[in-house]
Amino acid sequence: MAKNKADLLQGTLDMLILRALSPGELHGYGIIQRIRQLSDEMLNVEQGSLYPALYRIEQKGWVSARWDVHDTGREAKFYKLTRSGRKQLETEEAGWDRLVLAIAKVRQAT
Amino acid sequence: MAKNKADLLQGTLDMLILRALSPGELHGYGIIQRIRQLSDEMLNVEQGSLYPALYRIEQKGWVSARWDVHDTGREAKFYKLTRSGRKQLETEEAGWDRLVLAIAKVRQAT
DNA sequence: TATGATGCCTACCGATTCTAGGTATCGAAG
DNA sequence: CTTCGATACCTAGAATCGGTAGGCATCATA
Repeated sequence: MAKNKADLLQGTLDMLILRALSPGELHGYGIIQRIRQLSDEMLNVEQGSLYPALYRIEQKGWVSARWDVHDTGREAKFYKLTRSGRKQLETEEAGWDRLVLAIAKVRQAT
Repeated sequence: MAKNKADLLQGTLDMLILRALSPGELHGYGIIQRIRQLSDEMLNVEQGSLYPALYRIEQKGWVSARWDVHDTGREAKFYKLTRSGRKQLETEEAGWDRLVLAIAKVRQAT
């Protein structure tokens, strides 16, 4: 189960997607590429994880989507952070930081 | 979903249990207390999460269990890390560190 | 023309944590 | 002495979520 490319822990995907969208809009496939690239190939989000997650996230109002044609002339669905999505990102990252800290405490204490 | 006492992310519980047992044996209820205490009350493992997890972990050979009476005169089931459990702990913590690093990279890059 | 990369999607599976219950013992407070 | 909270164990079922494995279409390139 522990491969080179680590499986994500459940609960981190939304945060990563929102973070990937934080500098500007991107289409689905591009989100995968950006996360992989920024993490030095350590994080690999599967398409089968991404698209359902994007759907969930859109339902919650954290991103808005629109179809558009990009540079290459191909159609793609572009996602953009909403205001509430930006807030959600903050919340999730704060929670992540708390968890990382808490686990560090447990480790250093023992 | 994001409360004060953070819900654990899936995949972290085994690691925490193994870590809690790393200094020496403990019974189930004590594991919960130790994790809560060492994390400054940030991590609260539910009984309904712990006991099934302990069962799984024992099946995998990472801990061994025995019933015993402790100081207070009460019976309890004491768990101890096995050699393979200690190795598993290392593996899981290494994976955790990789994930934390990877997510940090994504965050700092954007 | 065939193949791989890009781009979207869905159905189902597996793993794991939580909620919500149940049982029993013990000490302390009323 | 009774009640209540803490200690101590357990299970069943719900819910969540990421992955696997498939499908489809387009485009550039070999």
